[in-house]
Amino acid sequence: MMKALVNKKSSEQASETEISVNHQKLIDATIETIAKRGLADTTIAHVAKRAKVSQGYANFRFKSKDNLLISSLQYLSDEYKKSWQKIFEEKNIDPIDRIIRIIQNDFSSKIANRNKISVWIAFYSEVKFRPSYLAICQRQDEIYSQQMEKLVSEINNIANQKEFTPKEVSETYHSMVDGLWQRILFDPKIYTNEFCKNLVLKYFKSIYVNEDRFA
Amino acid sequence: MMKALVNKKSSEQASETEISVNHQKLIDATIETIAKRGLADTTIAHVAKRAKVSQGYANFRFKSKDNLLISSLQYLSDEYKKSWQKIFEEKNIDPIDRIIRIIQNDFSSKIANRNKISVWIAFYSEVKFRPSYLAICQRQDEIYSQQMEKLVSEINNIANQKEFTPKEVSETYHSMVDGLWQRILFDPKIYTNEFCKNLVLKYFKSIYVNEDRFA
DNA sequence: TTTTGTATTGAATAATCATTCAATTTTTAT
DNA sequence: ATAAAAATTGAATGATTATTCAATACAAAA
Repeated sequence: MMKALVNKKSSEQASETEISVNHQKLIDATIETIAKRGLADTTIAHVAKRAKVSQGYANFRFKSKDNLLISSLQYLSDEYKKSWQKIFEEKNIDPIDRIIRIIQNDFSSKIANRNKISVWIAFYSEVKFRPSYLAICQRQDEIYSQQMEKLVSEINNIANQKEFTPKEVSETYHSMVDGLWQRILFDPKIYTNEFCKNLVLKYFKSIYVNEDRFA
Repeated sequence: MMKALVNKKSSEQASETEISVNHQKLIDATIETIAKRGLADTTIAHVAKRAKVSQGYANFRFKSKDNLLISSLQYLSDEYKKSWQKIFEEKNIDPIDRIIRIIQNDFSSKIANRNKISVWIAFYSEVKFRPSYLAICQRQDEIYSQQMEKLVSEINNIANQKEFTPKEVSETYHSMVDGLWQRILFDPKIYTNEFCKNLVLKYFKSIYVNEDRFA
C-alpha cells in the first residue's frame, strides 16, 4: 500500500510547505466528524476511521488529540481567510462592489453552511478555556476587521457619509454575520443564505441611503 | 443534617412548583461549572462537589447527566425570558423607551457577561446534535422575535417609517445581539457592554433618523 | 536481493466518568 | 420513643477513550 509523502522529489528534502496526504486527510476527517457528531463526541477513533488510517497513527501523526483539533481550527481559519483576503485586495474594483462581494462570500454556501458553522461554534464554545483557540480566532477577527474598516472608510468618503464611522459599520456588520450564522444553524428553513444576505444588504442600505446597489 | 424540601408545609403535599433546594443548587452548580470549566470538562463529580452533594445523589436527583444539562439550559432560558418578558408588557411606556429598555437589558451585566455567554454558546454548539437543546432555544427565539416585531411595528407607525419592515429590524437586532455576545466572549476589553449597547443604539438611529433617544 | 530507515498498524494500558445500588442518615408519622 | 419512609451517601462497576509501543509493512539505498 502506498501511504507515503506526496510531491516528494526523489533524493530531495521535502520543502516546509509539503505536507503528507495523511496530514490533510486527518484534518478533513476531524472537521467532518465535528460537523457530523459534535466536538463532544469527536474521538480519535472516529476521526481515524473516517480518514482511513489507524487510531494509533492519528495520534502519532499529530502528537495529541488536542494538537489535531488546533490544527483543524487553524486550517478552517486559513481557508476562510483566503476566501475574503483576495476580495479585499481587488483594488481595481469599486469599493461598493468589493463590499458586496465580501457579503456574498460570507453567505456563500461554501462558507455559511450548517456543517461549517457548527464546527466554528464548537470551537467558539471552548475559546474561554483554550488560549490556543482564542488566539486563532482573535487573529482572524483582527485582520478581517482592519480590512473591513479600511474598505468602509473608502465608501464613506465616496458617499460623503459622516454619521457612522468605519469602525461602527464594520463592527455592526461583523456581529450581524456571526449572529446570522448562528441562526442558520438553528433554523435553516427560515434563515436561508439568501435571506441573511439580503438582511445585511438592507443594513448597508440604511447607512448609504442613496446607493442603489445595496437595495 | 438538614437536606430536605423547603417550603414544605407539614402534612401537606408539596405543590408542583415547589422544588427542592438541592434541585436548584445542582442547576446553579451546573451553570457555574460550565462557565468555569466548559461543557466538555463538566462532570457530574465537579457539579456535585460544587453543589455540596454526593456524586451519586446528583445523578439520582436528575436521573441522568443529560437531563441535568437540559434542566440547566431550560433554567437559563426561563431566567432570560423573565428579564425581557416584563419589559415587552409595560404597555403604558412609550414604545421607543420600551425598546431602549430591551437593549439595556440585553447588554446589562446580569445578562451579557462572559460566564453566562460562555454557557449559552456551549449549549448552542450542541444544538445540531441534541433536539432537546434546539427546541428550548427555538422556542425562546420565537417568542422574543414575535414580541420584538410587534414593538418595532408600533415604532414604525409612530415614526412613519416604511423602508424597513418590523421583521427586518427585529431580525437584524437579534442577530447583532447574538454576534456581539460572542464578541464579548472573545475580547471583553474591546467589547464592553457599553460599547455593544451603543453600537446597537446607533443601528436604530440609522433606521429612525429623526429619533433623538437612540443617539 | 539485502539492508536500513521510515510509515503504519492494532492491541494493550491507564485514566476518566456516568451510572448503580446497598448501606446509612434523616425525616415523618404514630 | 419507635417504626416506617424518604433522602443521601460513597464505593464499585462497566463503558469509553487518549495514548503508548512493540510488531509489521513498506520504500529507498546499496
